[in-house]
Amino acid sequence: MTLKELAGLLGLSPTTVSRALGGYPEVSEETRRAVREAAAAHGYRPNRRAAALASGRAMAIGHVITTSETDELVNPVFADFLAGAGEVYAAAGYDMLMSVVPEDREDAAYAQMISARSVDGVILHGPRPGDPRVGLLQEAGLPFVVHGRAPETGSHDFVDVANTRAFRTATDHLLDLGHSRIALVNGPEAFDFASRRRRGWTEALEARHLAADLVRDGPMSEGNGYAFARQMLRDGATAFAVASHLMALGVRRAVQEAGLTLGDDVSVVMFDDELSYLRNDGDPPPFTAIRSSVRAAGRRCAEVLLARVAGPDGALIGEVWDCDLVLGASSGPSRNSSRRKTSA
Amino acid sequence: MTLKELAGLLGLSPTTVSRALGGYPEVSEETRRAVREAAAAHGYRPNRRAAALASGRAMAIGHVITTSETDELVNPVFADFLAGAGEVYAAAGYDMLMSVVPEDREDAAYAQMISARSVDGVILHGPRPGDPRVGLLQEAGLPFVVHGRAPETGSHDFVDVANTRAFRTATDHLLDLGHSRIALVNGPEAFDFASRRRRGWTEALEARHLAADLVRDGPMSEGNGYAFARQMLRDGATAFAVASHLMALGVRRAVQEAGLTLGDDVSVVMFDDELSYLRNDGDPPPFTAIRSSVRAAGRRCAEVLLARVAGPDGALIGEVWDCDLVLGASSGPSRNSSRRKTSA
DNA sequence: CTCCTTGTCCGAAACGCTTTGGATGGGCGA
DNA sequence: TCGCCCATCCAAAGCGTTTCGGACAAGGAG
Repeated sequence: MTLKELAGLLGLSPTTVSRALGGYPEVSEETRRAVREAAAAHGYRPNRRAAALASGRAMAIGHVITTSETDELVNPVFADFLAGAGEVYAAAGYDMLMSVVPEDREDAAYAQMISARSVDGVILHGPRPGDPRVGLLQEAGLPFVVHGRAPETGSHDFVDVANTRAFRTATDHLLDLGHSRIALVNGPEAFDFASRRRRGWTEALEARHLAADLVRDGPMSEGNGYAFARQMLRDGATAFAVASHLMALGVRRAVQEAGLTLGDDVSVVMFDDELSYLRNDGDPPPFTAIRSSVRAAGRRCAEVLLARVAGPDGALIGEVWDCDLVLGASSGPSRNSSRRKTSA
Repeated sequence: MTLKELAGLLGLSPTTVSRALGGYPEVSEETRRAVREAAAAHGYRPNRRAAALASGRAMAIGHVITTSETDELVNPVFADFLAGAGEVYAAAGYDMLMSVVPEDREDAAYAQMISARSVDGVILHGPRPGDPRVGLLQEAGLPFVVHGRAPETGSHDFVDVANTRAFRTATDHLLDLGHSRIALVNGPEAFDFASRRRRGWTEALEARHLAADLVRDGPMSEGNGYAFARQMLRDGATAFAVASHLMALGVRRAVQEAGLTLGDDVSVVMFDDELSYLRNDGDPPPFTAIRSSVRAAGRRCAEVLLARVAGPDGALIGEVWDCDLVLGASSGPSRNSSRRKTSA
């Protein structure tokens, strides 16, 4: 069933039918109703490919996700991010076009999306310093929003979480509990977000004239959480600021294996991406956490992008989202502090 | 830069240029080379929207993924599955169109994809008994492949893992180690794969005239793994067959909290979806596991679907993939068996 | 030398929609 | 009554490809 056929059935021109369905004003309400009914009755749905070609709008947003053998970090975040963005697209009638490529062909994937004109806009994940993709997109004039931040952010829209402040808060919380040997179990510091987290942790420690020396970073796996914590416990750590839920599970294992009790002998605060499959619920939740919703970030990125697609000349949007500290069972007053404070 | 412009530049007709680029035989090698060079020089890329409209092929495959608040199972599997499928699409020049919708609008999303003709084929996840989506797709004549199995499989292509056999193998392994109180920590049994896993576990136990009574099922979270195992340890379980890595982490925590040693006092075999961010490596790996690659499943589904898109009338493909048992540190000879065997 | 292939290439018609630029007729003010 | 405006509708021209049906010359068979 095509638009032309439907028009024939109704004794109208394709023009009028198209306008009636598209919500344009130059159609009488009566006609519009008749058209809508006929369309529903015959199960007519506009062919998006044709509409895209004629209108110049693809009604689709592109996402490039990379599959890397070594980097265990990206995947889990993507699922929830895409879920959030997808909700927004669906509500606005947009499709989501994904390009899944190995890391080394990422830039080519963006180039392809741009020149094939198969999307109206793009979301760019995890920008690197001096990212070539940004240049590509700006040259092509294709709207885009960056999820995360590169050092030179300023020429484009972006949405990010306040990583520095989050880890400042987490570390301050542990300091307030009386801890002084606070370790940082971090994600790979080549990533912007990880370096910001380290900065927050460092700031908090230095503000109290403590050394920021207990730190390890690497792919955010349970195994790394375990391995890092195990070593750091030997080095005298009594508290941990941890970059992800998965790593926190590893830290907990190390703590338990050492015969210590979480929230009593050792405190842990983790950054919680609130991945839906790794939820950290309960009352109190098992882990004290800095909560950030990747899903909400996905939603917000999509909203900003769609606004940019609708009106490319609006003011630049750069949002940095704060996160809340949610107290859980994994953090408590330092043992050392109560003992030593009296003796010191 | 359009095809027509490029043709003008070369002094050729659009027809010839299109054919030269498309690899059709009725173009001389000399012309073809000239066209290719000019296209590269001017950075020409065909407009996919126009090509799709003219050729009737969208060069895109649709995936519907659901975002459910309660179901914690689907998400993590999707990420890796999509990565696998995406590789295949990219290699074949196909795009991946995703529709992310709440569970209750899933069927509508399929209907939309079908009637908007924006894709050449669809992958259908986790079919339910008497799934309406199957009917929709068959009526519309849109090629599709099912990932997983519904009870009435037989009228369409599908790719699945041998869940029953996997858990039969896992349970047999534990039995061979001398365990007799073997618990099953399962995913929600409303899902086909979970009910098949239970069947495998049951078969193994009944073959040795043991009661298949130690079983709990629910969303595959770490918390559930912990809660289930904690209870089952009290009920006398000395070994566990576990439905996912995440649940296995929970089981391990329960075991450690009970002051027991994994692989010594208690044995665990888990089903490992090999999600890239939850990798289970090491030598020996920490967990004995039945290994199945979701990524490979994604790849295979995509291959089968593309074949079906190319030739809709080929023989039906139904593949059930076997999984290997990979020995790790979490399983070992039963203590009870060595003690009791001599006394019994 | 004619006729039929074969190898290359071209013109023009789709594909199904959007959109521009009228056309038509009724209602209004003067 | 005339002229103008507005509401409503339509015809036709694209959008950038693919593809069907030739056209034309060169070469081989008869």
